[in-house]
Order: sequence, then structure tokens, then C-alpha cells
Amino acid sequence: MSETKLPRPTDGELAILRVLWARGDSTVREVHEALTRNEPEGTGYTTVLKLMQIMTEKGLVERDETQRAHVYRAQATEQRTQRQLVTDLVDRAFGGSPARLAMQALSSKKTRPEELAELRRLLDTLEGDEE
Amino acid sequence: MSETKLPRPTDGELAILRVLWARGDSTVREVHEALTRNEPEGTGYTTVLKLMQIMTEKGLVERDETQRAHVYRAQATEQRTQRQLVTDLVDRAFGGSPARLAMQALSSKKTRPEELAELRRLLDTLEGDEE
DNA sequence: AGATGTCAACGAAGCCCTTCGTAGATGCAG
DNA sequence: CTGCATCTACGAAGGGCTTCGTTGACATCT
Repeated sequence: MSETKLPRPTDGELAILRVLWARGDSTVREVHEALTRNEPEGTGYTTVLKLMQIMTEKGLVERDETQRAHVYRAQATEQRTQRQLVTDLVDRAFGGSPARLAMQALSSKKTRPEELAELRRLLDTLEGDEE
Repeated sequence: MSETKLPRPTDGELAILRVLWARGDSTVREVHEALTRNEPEGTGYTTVLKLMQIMTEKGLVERDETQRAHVYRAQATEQRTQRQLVTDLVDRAFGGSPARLAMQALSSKKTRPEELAELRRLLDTLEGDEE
């Protein structure tokens, strides 16, 4: 029904989505400013606008046109998008094994102790459920 | 330091790399047959050939031309490529936190108990090193 | 040698992503 | 009202990915 599968966002689209998740609903100008704040010499205003128009066609974002400056919101939550990206990658590069991806992730980059502890709690839950 | 950074493989390229990792060095025909075995109505022979030629230019694979049927090998190991893809995704979609990616991965898909145990051992190691 | 089959190479077409220039609409200050 | 700023819309250009048809080289079989 209404939950048609959204396409995998491109790198540029993902950058915009991250702004929308962080700031909440935003105009093109706000997104553009957020993007160029971290990355001067980044993308021009009309580039961001065009991307967001295309994202609207794809259903990645929704647009409120009641104001002159249209207000955009991410259609999918950050969690949902992360889940999609992860399962995609698991299938494409990890032979369908989420654990191997998880181990690769933890081995690649230093992780804060609190996060390790949190992960351990999740592990406890999963092993409890196992059968 | 001949380790120039390889570009991120596209979906099609990754499919070919997976064949090379699984089978070892292969000719175009062998890769094509492996791909169409799982996915009839997949890609044509010349398409695979073209892709592998481009991958050679990019440095993703190396080519041995001493035989009439050239033999290709993956330039980077599966592990190295997985690591690259994971750190990429962590930066692009998880705010740089590998643990959050790991948790998302484990929550998304059912994981076998042995793998959970293995992951737990890795966690022990990491927490041991912590300070 | 001639016919047949396999192979790499090349180029073109189609599509998508990104970028940006420009035009037209709208709001605002004077 | 006029001029300026802001915003959306549109279209085109450039590059990358994917697909495939065709060509020429090479091998094999008869």
C-alpha cells in the first residue's frame, strides 16, 4: 500500500537527509546553509534545490508548499533508512551475515566504551531470545 | 606505499568481485557463467567483459594477458573491501559511530548463535584493550 | 585452406547523478 | 509603483554506469 519501497539514496541525497533529520523540517536555504557550513566550496544553492526536487519525485522527502519557501521533511526516519542501507550492504558484500558486518565495523574504528557496553546488552537480549 | 586508494566499487562491480573472491582468479567467461547461474536473464557476456575492463583501468582488478582468455584477479582482498565499505557507510549514515551500525545490523536480521558468540569474543577483546 | 567458434576491443546509446545558468514568480523596501 | 532580493522551475551539460552490437584476432576442426 502506501509503504512503497523507497529507492536507496545517493551520497548527495543522504547528505541532505542527514540535515533534515538533524534540524527537522527545513527549507532549501536552511539545508544549503547547513551543508556549506561544514563544507565551504560545497554545492551551490540551485544544486541543492534540484536535488531536493528530485528527491520529492522519488518520495524520499515530502514538500509543504503552503509557504513561499517550501518546507521539506524526510519521508523515512533515520532508523528506517539506516536499516535499509545496512541490510543492503549485508546482502551485497557480506553474504547475508549481519554479524560479519558488525565485526568488521568494530574492528575498523575505535569505539567508545559506553557504546561497547550498549552493544553487549543488545547481544544479551538477542542470545536470550535465540530459542 | 603503493596502496593508492581504490574507488568504491559499484553494485555491478561488487557482484563481479564476489565471484573472483569465491572462485579465485577467473576469466570473463567463468565470471559471466557464475553470475548468470544465480541470475538467469542477467547480464550479457560483453557487458561483463566491459565492466571488467573498466575495473582494470580503475585498479579494482588485475589482468594476466599471457593466455588468450585473460585471467582476472581481485586487487583488494574481500576483507579490505568490506572494511572500506563499512567505514564509508559509518561516515555517511551513522555519524561515525561503528557501534550504531553494528547494532542496526544485528537488529535487522536474524543471526546465528555461533556468530553472536564470536561477536561477543571480539567485544571482550576490545573492552580489554580499552585502557 | 575454409568454416566455425571464442575472445578482446571498441564505440555508441540510454539512463542516472550532479552541477549550474537562466527565467519567471513573489515579496519587500523605498 | 519601481527596483531589489528571494525563491521555484526548467533545461542543458558533463560525467559515470550499464548495456549491447559489431569488428577483428585467434584457435580449432574437417
